[in-house]
Amino acid sequence: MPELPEVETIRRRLQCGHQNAPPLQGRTIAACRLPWPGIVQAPSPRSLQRRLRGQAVVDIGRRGKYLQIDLDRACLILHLGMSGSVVIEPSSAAPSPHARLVLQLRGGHRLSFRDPRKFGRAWLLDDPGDLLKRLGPEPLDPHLTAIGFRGQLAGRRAAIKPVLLDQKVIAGIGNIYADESLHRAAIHPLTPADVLGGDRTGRLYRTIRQVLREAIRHCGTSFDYVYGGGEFLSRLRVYRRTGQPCLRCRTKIERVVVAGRGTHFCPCCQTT
DNA sequence: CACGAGACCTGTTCGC
DNA sequence: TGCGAACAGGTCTCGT
Repeated sequence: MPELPEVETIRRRLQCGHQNAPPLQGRTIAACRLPWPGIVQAPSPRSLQRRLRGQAVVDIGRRGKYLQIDLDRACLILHLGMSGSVVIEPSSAAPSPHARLVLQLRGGHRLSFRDPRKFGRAWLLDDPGDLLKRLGPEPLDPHLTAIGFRGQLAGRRAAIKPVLLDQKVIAGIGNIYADESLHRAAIHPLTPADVLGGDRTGRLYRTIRQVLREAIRHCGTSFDYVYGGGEFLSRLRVYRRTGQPCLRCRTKIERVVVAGRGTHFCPCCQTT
C-alpha cells in the first residue's frame, strides 16, 4: 500500500488532525510501547524507548516513502513496508493486534504504528540524512526537471519498470504508480530505460507527477483493511485490472511478472 | 556497478 | 466445506 501518495496522506493527517484525532504537532511522548521490538532498526529497542520519553513533536515530514517525525532532540523515522499504517487514536480504544510501535501521548491519545506483515521499520536518529541521503530526487520537487529525470535514467539498461521502482533513481514510486505512470505515458514496462529518448522520458516525467498529484488529491489507494480512506482505486487504469478493457483502446489489460513484481499494461497502446 | 533471484512476514483469495 | 497454492502496496542481501 504505502507509496508516496499514501505516506503523504498519512503525514497530512498527523499534521492537521483527522476525523476526531488531534494534530500530532506539539504533543509530548509519555512512553513508547514495542509489542514487536523487531520493528526497531536503530538504536536498540530499549534505548529508543528511553530516548523517546519526554520528547515533543516539532514537525512531521516525508521523504520518498519514509515518514519523518521531528522531535525536540532527535528524529523518528518510520517506513511502512508493504502493509503498515499510522493512526492517532484515543487511549481508550482497543489496541490493534497488529500494533508494532505505540507512542502514548500526554493528554490522552496515542500514535499506533500497525503492520500485519512486519516489513515496516523504525529508526531514531540524530541526523535523518544518514538514512535518507541514499534516496533519489523527490518526484514532485519543483527543482526536478525533465532533463534531470532523464539524467537519473542514464546508464540503465534494465527494463524501465524496475528502474522506476529503484529508490536511488527516484524516491517514492512503488508498484501501483509505476504501472499507472507507464500506461499514461504509453510506454511498455519492458522497454530498456536507456533507449527512451527525450520525448518519451519527458512524457514519463510528466505522467509520474500527474499520477502522484492526482493520487494525493484522492488520499491514495485503498484495497483492503490495511489502509483506509483512499479513493484512488476507482481511478486506476491498469493496476489489478487484468483482463479488463483498456480505457483508451478497449484491448484487454495483461499481467506479466517483471523483476518479481506483478506488472499490468495494455499490449496495444504501450509500445517498446 | 548493474541486475535478477530469493528472503523476510502474515493475511486473504483462488482453484481444486 | 476444506486445504494448499498463489498473491499482496517494499527493500535488503547475495551471487553473477
